[in-house]
Amino acid sequence: MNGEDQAAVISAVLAGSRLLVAIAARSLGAVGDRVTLPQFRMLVVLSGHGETKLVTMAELLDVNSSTAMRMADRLAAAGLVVREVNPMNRRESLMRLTDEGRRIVDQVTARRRDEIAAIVSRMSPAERQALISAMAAFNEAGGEPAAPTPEAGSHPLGWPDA
Amino acid sequence: MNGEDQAAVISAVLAGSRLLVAIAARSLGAVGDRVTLPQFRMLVVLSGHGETKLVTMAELLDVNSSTAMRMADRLAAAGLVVREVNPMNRRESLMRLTDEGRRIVDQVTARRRDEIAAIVSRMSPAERQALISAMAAFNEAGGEPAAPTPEAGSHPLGWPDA
DNA sequence: CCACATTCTTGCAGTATGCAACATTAGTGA
DNA sequence: TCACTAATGTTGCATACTGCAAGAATGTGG
Repeated sequence: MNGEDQAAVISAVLAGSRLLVAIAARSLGAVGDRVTLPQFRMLVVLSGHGETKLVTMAELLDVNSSTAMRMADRLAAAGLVVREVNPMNRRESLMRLTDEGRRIVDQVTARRRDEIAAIVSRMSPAERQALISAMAAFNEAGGEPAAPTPEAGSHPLGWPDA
Repeated sequence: MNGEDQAAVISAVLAGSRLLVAIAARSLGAVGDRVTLPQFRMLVVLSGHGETKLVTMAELLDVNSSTAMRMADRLAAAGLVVREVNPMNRRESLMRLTDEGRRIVDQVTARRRDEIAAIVSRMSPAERQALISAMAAFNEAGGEPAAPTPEAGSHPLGWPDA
């Protein structure tokens, strides 16, 4: 492999990484007063996963169950999620988004897509086409699924791109 | 603009964003026992910025000065940074990396570059070349500088890509 | 019924975060 | 020189995130 190509591509990817992370951080700013980043991640999981029990949520977020527990408590107190015992298994308590919680997820997701759209709209059609191919190849090489319709919450880890 | 292209490129970029964030998170795992993510961000800033006073650090990290204050305290207690009053201005106290602190930054940076390198090495030379161009165009359109040598800590916000 | 696993919950400790108040130091103008 | 203002660091207070460990409630298999 060409060493200069290697260095150039790593630099380019690192720079892109910084840009994307900054976008993700900004996109949360709109609701930053109402939810924290960890809380938003939980909302995203619920958005894509439907009713979820605590242990599953903790695994999806990669946090301790006690952490997920208290986050759920706070979101419930804020009226963004509701929790109720599973009638099928009284050990479990399922949580799901309220309308208000879903509104927040939609709001942030729309904002991030808008930001990305604004950037790619400043690229030429040829550049856009090249970006699709290049990112697809990169994602493929990175082991991520092609993600046919990567809507919010579809990621197994529940990362809201932040 | 072609609407399908638009949707495709946004999807591709979102997927790439998730992959890059996951890489950044993994790259910190190696030292996760010694420093937290916020602490690592502070180390990265010091790595690229040299001696830094508290208020400047708080601005670079986009946190309150009291938050930066206590983080600096903990890093100093851990032996990763040192703090001393600025002889030129006794109001200010400058902090800088110790050798141990710099070692941690280098370790994480190397790990992340290795992970990216591993991915791009699975791409064909043509794909690599296309990725360089496409990411450069994306970064350009996103307003980020071309970053001739984007080493750790060069980012003004001090984001360690996470 | 008993032993075991699963699930949720709570206690404890440490870290991150912001706001507000305060002390110290520097600069500035009368 | 003296007062006023600004910059800087520091601390108190409150809240949120985090993991570990222990316990309670529930289900499962024998």
